[in-house]
Amino acid sequence: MGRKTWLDDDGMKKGEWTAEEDQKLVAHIDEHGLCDWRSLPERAGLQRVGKSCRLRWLNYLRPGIRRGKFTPQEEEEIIKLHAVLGNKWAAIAKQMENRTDNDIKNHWNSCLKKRLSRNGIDPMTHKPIINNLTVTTTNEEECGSSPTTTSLTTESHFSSSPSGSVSLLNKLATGIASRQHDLDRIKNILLDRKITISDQDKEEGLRRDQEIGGGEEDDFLIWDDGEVRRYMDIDPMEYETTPYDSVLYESTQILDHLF
DNA sequence: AATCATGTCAACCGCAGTGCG
DNA sequence: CCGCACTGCGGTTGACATGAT
Repeated sequence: MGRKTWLDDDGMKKGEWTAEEDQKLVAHIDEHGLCDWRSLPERAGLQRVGKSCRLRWLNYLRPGIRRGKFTPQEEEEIIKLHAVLGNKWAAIAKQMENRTDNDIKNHWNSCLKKRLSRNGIDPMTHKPIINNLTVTTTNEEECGSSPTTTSLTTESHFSSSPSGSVSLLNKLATGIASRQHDLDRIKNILLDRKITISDQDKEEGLRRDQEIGGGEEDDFLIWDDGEVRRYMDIDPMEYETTPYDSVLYESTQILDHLF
């Protein structure tokens, strides 16, 4: 795997490393140790930039690196560490047994993040997504501490085919995030409590009210598709493909400024 | 068997932090 | 204090592998 090799404007080789290049790099570091990545390529007889050499060494050639499949124990550890450290891959890697930050990052992005989502866990906050959708806004510094939360009542957005309030929120969020609608218009929508509730949402709301013992402070904000389209002229194809979390995140940021 | 979608992972890019003259 | 060089980090890309249709 990897990228094909090519030469950049300065005549430096880029892309996949050959076995010969690996051998040259290892031999040079064995002999001279690690010092000054910038001048290393020339001294080692490599037509590479120092940055590329460093990356190759740290992520692949360095002794003791553990490669291949992650064990369930390792995965569990990554999840735990990520809950505390956030996307600080280098910090997470330091706590792991000879895994590189790149490896951990790749595994998280390609596998663990999706797995958590499937299991109803928000991969960013590590909090369970329950019926009451918790829209969480966090920044890196706050990771691991209590995040700022804004609650919008809806069903879990992880359902395979969002419907009712979920798709509605999706549409609204998309409209806001894409700046298609001026803020006054959006504000009007949010302040208008004229609600059209689907049967599914009625049941959901009823069930929630029973669970939490009444919902006076927890009014449902639900519109149906027609209601939203009238306000926002949203193309359904567009919102269907929008990554929900990022849209929602940005939407809540904007809403924070609004109210 | 062919095509398309999704997953994997090595490597690149851009930026922030740090040290030094 | 400022600017430059260097390092390290996190996000992203791109090519191949694998699975689904």
